[in-house]
Order: sequence, then structure tokens, then C-alpha cells
Amino acid sequence: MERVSIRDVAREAGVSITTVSKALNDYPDVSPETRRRVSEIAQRMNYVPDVAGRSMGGITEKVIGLLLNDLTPTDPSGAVFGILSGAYHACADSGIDFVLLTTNPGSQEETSLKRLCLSKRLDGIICNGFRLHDPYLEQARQLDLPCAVIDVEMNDPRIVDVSIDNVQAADEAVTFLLGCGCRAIALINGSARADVSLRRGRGYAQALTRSGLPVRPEWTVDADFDMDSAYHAAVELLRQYPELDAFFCASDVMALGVCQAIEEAGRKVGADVMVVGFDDIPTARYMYGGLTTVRQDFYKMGYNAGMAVYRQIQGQKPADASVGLLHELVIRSTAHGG
Amino acid sequence: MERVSIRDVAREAGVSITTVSKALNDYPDVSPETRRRVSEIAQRMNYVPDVAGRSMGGITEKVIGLLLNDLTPTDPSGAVFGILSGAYHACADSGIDFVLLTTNPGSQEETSLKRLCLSKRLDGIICNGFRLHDPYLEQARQLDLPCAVIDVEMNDPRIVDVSIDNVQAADEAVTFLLGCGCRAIALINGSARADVSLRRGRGYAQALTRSGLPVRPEWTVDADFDMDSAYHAAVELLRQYPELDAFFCASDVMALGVCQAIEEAGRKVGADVMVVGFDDIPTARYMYGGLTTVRQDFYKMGYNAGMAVYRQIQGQKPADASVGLLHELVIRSTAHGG
DNA sequence: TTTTTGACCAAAAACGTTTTCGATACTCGA
DNA sequence: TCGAGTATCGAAAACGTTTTTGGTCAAAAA
Repeated sequence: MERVSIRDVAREAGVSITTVSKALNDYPDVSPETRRRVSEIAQRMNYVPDVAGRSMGGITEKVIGLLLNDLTPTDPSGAVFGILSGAYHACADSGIDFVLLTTNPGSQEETSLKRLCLSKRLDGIICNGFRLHDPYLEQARQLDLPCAVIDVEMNDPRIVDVSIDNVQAADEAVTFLLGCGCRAIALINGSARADVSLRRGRGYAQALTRSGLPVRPEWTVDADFDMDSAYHAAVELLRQYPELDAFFCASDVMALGVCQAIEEAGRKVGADVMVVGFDDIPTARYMYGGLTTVRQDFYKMGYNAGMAVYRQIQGQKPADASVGLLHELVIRSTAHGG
Repeated sequence: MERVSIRDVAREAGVSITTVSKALNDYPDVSPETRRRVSEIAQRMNYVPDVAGRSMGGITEKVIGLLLNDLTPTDPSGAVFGILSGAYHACADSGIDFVLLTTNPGSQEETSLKRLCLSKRLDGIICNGFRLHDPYLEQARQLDLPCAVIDVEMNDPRIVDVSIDNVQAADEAVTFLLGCGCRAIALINGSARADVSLRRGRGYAQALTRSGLPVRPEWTVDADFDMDSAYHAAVELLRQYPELDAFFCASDVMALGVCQAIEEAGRKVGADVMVVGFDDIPTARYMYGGLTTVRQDFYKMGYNAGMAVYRQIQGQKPADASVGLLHELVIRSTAHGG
């Protein structure tokens, strides 16, 4: 596509490039008549200032990057999409450029986070999907750049943590199951390398302990947020511990695998065995009569993360307070009282 | 974050900036010793060439933009996410930059597609979510830029169409319902402003006509791909035409609303009234005993679109042939034979 | 010994802007 | 008529690169 430069516009208008630049950038020292004529010509010629030249001239747009760890072909929970959409809109609302970046364990070895940010000219970054011990997690601490991290507790005054209170959320879910009369509750957790898994595990144990019940380690299994793994784990648990009367799952997708296992074992979900999921995915209310689950708002996560980073870019305080989001226990059929 | 320029590196290494540039860009006329020393210093100083300066110097990365019409907070079908992920990976595999863009009817009025592409320095573009009569649709034809459009038949030799054969897919679905013995089949279609809706409507009519059945316009309703609209439409249809024994829905999400309406009407999904959806969303097999549906691969859509645009950028023929993708009728419980 | 060659490096132009500063011409008051 | 002020514009530097061109020096060829 043919690009027209400021020189072309200047030639066409019979003025210098200085005047064109000033006319289009609302400088005071250009006559109304000239300004009008130049803008008209620029418009007609489809002149769009080159962003690189502009940057050389000292005018740069601010940019926030959303760094996703391992962009998968599909996003069953809708979490990544919601975060992405939220971050995008936060940038749009703030008049900031948005760019999407991805990493994987391999690329984290070859390019440092700092160099990645430098190469993309980032003014701020939002990180999602990091696992404990990912190299980038530690590098984010050394990064001299406004930064928000989703779903990992960083405990760093310079970094904004964005997440719900996962301990509390898991506690509520398990407490609810206890209130339903359940006494043998298994935990199908996400990957042990995910910070949220640790926290949900803590909430699970905390609720049991408060009720004076023992935490039986053999009733907790990591299914890596994977439906099939969750299914197989549940099959095995149900075989080995027929006394289980409830499952708390760290994602709705895993809950589906668990429900299937329960039904295949000839037991009734929501009656013989209760199931609580996590996330409240869009189709949750249509499965197994309605999945009882802990809702979290991924769009808001992304949006708040974007806004927090934006505020830091604007020079507002290093966000000593992190962004806490609210969760909500949504009670449907797979686990319900009385 | 402090940026290090090539000048800083040159000073530190005691050579000219020319030599630094050549050393890092593998020019032959720099001694191995100098090259080694310069790269070592550049690495240590965290020097990353400024992309704007680089662009001024005549080196520009190719960029493909994915233009989404109206990025919503949630993506129940996973279509947008799949396409995005596919396009992203196509770019990554081709060593091309990827940027995400969005439009809405309002912004289409104020900024032309050409200016949008110019301002983002695009070398190619993928369009998704366009409605018939969107201004950008016509502008895409005038655009002098490699371009792929998803799910709209453009009939332009310079533009790559990417989609499944929606007429054929709908025909197969309805033909299957007819094979199941259904004789009164309603169509819950997407928005009439979406090209795929027209095509699925054609396939629906085509299948009925081939079997000698009349196409009753009152049995077709546009529910705009919305679950609630589909629900209400189905409620009304079932009340007014109790003889209906099947629904063909243009999306799984709408199929869910329809199923709910059927059950609330006291009829049994998959027995009294059969339902076929569209898309095969990740949780389809878990709903109503398993949704019968037409599967399409959104990731592949995005990937193929990206690759097609990339090939055009590389100067390969204007892609007279469009990219056709395969669909697959997935038979589960909500509609099944014998 | 002189000339040629090749290896290595630097000066400078170019890219498209913005912005500072100086230049010109005009207006107005004295 | 002249000087000061004002309105309008252009020249030129600057930004960070790449790339062309030319220059220096030592080694090889004559």
C-alpha cells in the first residue's frame, strides 16, 4: 500500500514540512487558512503520520502488553479470553496501545523478560498464566516497569496482584458442602505449580479443620486443570474411597470430568455425591442440572489489571494496595442444601 | 526503564556506531574479535535495537492485524478465541508480528479501514465478525493489502475467504434430522446481518425442498446468536406450533436456550423434540446428555487465515482459491437416529 | 621496491517526524 | 517615517538506526 509522507503533503500544499506538521498538530503559529488547506489535502491524500518517524521526533504512544503464558488453541473456561478482553478495553478506555505477547517455558530461557519488554517498547505489562518457578516470575520483580500479575501472590510493593481471595473462596465452597451434610470431601485441584491451587488447597484444609475434620492427603489430587485427568482421578477415588460424598474442584471443566465419573459409578450427582466447581463458565448452568460453582469475573480481572498498570504509568503511587476482586458462590443443582 | 542506544554501546566498546550495527547484524566486514567484543558488551548492557530507529533505517518487521468486530467481554462459543489463537500462532510460525484491532459500527464511520491499516503499518489483515453492510466490508475490497475475511463470502479474487461450507453443513444437519423421522423442523438462525446465517438458511431450505417438504417462513426466526432470544423464540414456537418435532440452531449457545424451552414445555429433548446445534463448543458433550451439533474448527480458521495472508505478503499469487475448511456432524443425544 | 589486494573500520547520508529558532512581512503606535 | 510588536512560515537539528562509500593499513603480488 502506497504510503504518503509529510513531504508529499508539503509539496502538494506548497508549504514546508514544518508547516504541515504544525498544521496537523494544532500549533498556534499557522494561519487558519493554511491549516484548513493543509488538513484538507492531508485528508484527501490519506496521509497518516508514520509512527516510527513520529517516535523519532519524540512522540511515542504508551503501550501496555498482556503477556500470556502458553496461548492454547482453545480456552474452555473462557478465563484467558475474558482477561484479554478486559485488558484490551482498559487500554482502549485509557487511550493506550495494547499488544499481545506470549511465552512458554522454552522462550523464557532464551529471552529475558526485560529484553522482551524493551523490544516491544512496553510502558507497562500484565502477566497471566505464570507458574511458580517460571523464570519470568522472579524477573518481574527486578523489572523497572509498571506491572500487574494475575493470580499469583507476588508480595512486592511495586507489583499489583490481581485476583480474588482464593483461600476464602475455597473455604466458602467447602464450608457450604459441610453445611449440606457432606463429611468426606475430595479436592480435585489444579496444577501444583499454580499459585491459585496452593491457595485453594489452603482454603479447603482450613474449612475442614475448622469443622474438626481431618484433612486426608489421599483425597487431594492434582489434575492440572484438565478434564480427562479429573475424570480419571475421580474414577480412582470413587473406587478406592466409596465413602466420598462430595468433590470440590478447582475448575468447572474438571468438575465436568468428575460428574461424569460419578454417574458412571452409578451414583447421582447432587444427591449421592455433591460437586462444586470453580469459575462459573458460561454454560455451567446447563450441565448436570446446573453446576454449583464459585464465580469469578475474568473480564473484570483483565480490566482492573489494565487500569492498575495505566495508573502506575501515569505516575500514581506504586499501588501498594493490590486489586482484590470479589467471588461469589453460585448454588445450583450439583451441590445444594436440604 | 532506561534504554541503551547503539551510541552507548559504541562508546563503551570504543568503536563507531557503524561497527556496532554491523557486528550485531552479521556484516562480513568486521573482525571476529570485534564482533565478539561488541556483542558481549551489547548483551551485558541489555541493548535492544529501537524498532522505530530500525524502521527509519529501512528495516521493518512485517505485521498482520486481526480485526475483530466488537470484542465482547465473553465469548461463549469460543469462536473468537480460537480464531485469535490460530491467527497468532500462524504469525508466530511465520516470524511475523501480530496485532489485535477492534472495530464497532461507530468507529467504522470515523476512521476508514485504509487509514486504520496505515496507522498500524499493517502488511496484511484478517477480518472477523463483519456483518453485511458494515462499511469496512466494502472498503476491504478497495484495500490494496493482503486480506482474509472469515465467514463472509466476498467473491473477490484479491480477498481470501475463510470458512466452512455453511450451506452444505446446514443441509447435512437438516437432512440428518429428516433421516431421524422429523418432519416439522424449525430454524433458529443467527443474525440476518451475518452472512453465515443466510447460508445456513439456504442449506436448511435446500434440505427440506429436496425431501419435498415445504419451507414454512414462520418456522424460521433470527435469534441473533443470543441464548435468551433463542429461548424465547423457542417458547413461542412451541406454543404456537406444537407439531414441531425438531430445531436446527445456528449455534450451540442458542441450542441451549432452545433445549431449556423444550424441557419447560414438558417435552423431552432428543425424544419428543430433536435439537441440532452448531459449533461444537467444548462443553457440548456434557449438556442434555450431549448436544448433537456441527463442528467447526475455529483455531484452524484463524491459523489458515493467517497463513493465507502470509503467503500473499510473500508475494505468492493473489490466492484465487479461497480457504475452505471442513465441518463435521457430531451426533450425540439431542438428535439421533433410530 | 612498488603495486595490488583484502581486511577492517568510520564518516555520512538517509529514513519521517517534531521542535527550536530565526527570518520575513505586516500592523500599529509614535 | 520609523521602531516595536505580531503573525506566519521555513531551516535545521535531533531522534536511532541501516547502508553506502571511502579510507587506512598490512599483507601479498609484481
